[in-house]
Amino acid sequence: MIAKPKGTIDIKGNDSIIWEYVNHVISNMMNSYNYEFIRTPIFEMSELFHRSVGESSDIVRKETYDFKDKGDRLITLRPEGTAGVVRSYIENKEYVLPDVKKYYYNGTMYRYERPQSGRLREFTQFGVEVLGSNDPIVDAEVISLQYRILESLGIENLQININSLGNNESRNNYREALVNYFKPHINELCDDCKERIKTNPLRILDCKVDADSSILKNAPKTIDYLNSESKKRFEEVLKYLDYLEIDYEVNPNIVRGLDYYDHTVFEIVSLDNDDSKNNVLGGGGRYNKLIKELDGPDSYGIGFACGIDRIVSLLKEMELYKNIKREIDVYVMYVSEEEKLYSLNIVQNLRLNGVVCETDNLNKGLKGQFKVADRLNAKYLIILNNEDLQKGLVTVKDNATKEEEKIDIDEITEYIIGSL
RNA sequence: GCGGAAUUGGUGAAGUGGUUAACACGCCGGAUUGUGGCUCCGGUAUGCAUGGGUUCGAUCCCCAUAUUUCGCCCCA
Repeated sequence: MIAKPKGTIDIKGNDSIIWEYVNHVISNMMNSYNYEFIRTPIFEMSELFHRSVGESSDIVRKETYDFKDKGDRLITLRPEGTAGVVRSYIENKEYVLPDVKKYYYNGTMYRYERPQSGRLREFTQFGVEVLGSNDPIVDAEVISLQYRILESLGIENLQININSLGNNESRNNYREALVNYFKPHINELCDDCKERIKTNPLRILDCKVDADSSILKNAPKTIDYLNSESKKRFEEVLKYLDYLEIDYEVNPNIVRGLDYYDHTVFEIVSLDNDDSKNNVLGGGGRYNKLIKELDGPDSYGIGFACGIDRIVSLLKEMELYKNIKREIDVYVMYVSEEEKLYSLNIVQNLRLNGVVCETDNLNKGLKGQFKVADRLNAKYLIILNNEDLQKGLVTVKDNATKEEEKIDIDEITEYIIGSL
């Protein structure tokens, strides 16, 4: 037997109902906010991710699915959504138009990781990228959109953790200050932090081991290293969020792992989730440098991404979603060949009128068909028998009350629609 | 990349170094001649993740591998 590859899942049964619902909510909300669906390739040239996500990030260092195709091209399965969207924006020269481009995506991502709770090798993210504007109103819209989608799925106690890294200069100054600050104390920090000071010093700030140490608590804060313009910009973002009535907390330790971020960075967490490690449902930030770095014009971008797998597993724990079941409206039962022909017609008619309908596909006896109908959670049963059919009648049974009624065969679709 | 735990039918699982691997649910068939769900009867793993080893004998002990799961790193 061939099993599925490590770190992958089959989404089926009741789970797939929740997935379909989540996708439905996402696309509706995206539509209201006027975001255009974009579908970029699942694989891209490897160089794209090396240049965008950054060599220092673990995503590129050890987590990408890389391979050479038959034409000797270095290909990588996408580990995140932003790079592909930005690539497309540049490649298609969307920036020549004076408009802001607002994209949303929803698709599978691939990271070669050790699977564990809330973490898969193939997982699904949805997210947005807004390209071509640096106005803080866009930051606020992106953050609030993420918040409102999760909220409308019924997730409660959401909180945005937000921070600003400032522009390139602020970010570099801060990075330098951090390194200078930590260097004399490095032996007091954990082994991972000793490594981080070389690769990504900002990450020391959210180290779990040293979280309570006074060294970390007294570390320089990003906010203090913002130049006045960056600071003003950040304050505007916060002001707009206030007007949108979005709960946020300014958290100077939010740094995000991807190299391309500047200015606004944020994460969204569900405070209800017991599993504090996986309570980060999504995150994002502004990436004004990235477009130029990928050979585009000097432009602006901001986006967020959310993990649908994590959202669905959170939803599954909620009362609201616990009793979700796949069910059908009508099950049509027959035994003889002649009845079968009638069934064919009745079923098709119901289906074309939007009634979720099933009939016997296994040539079972009547008893077996009752069992199948129950397993499918059918609301109504239509039972065909030759005697009634000759009089133009069919039996309809309400499977909840067990009441039966004989209905004219020409009015059956109408009758069912009226009863549902 | 590093560390811990686990792996027995469709499902939940019990179990033992020695002939037929409990029990329950589910499923299939029958009692019930074309209106079921209750009840009763019968059937449902030629095999205990895979490959080696120890042993007269291994599902059970040992090793390796795979997968699952929980952590670290990192991230959604």
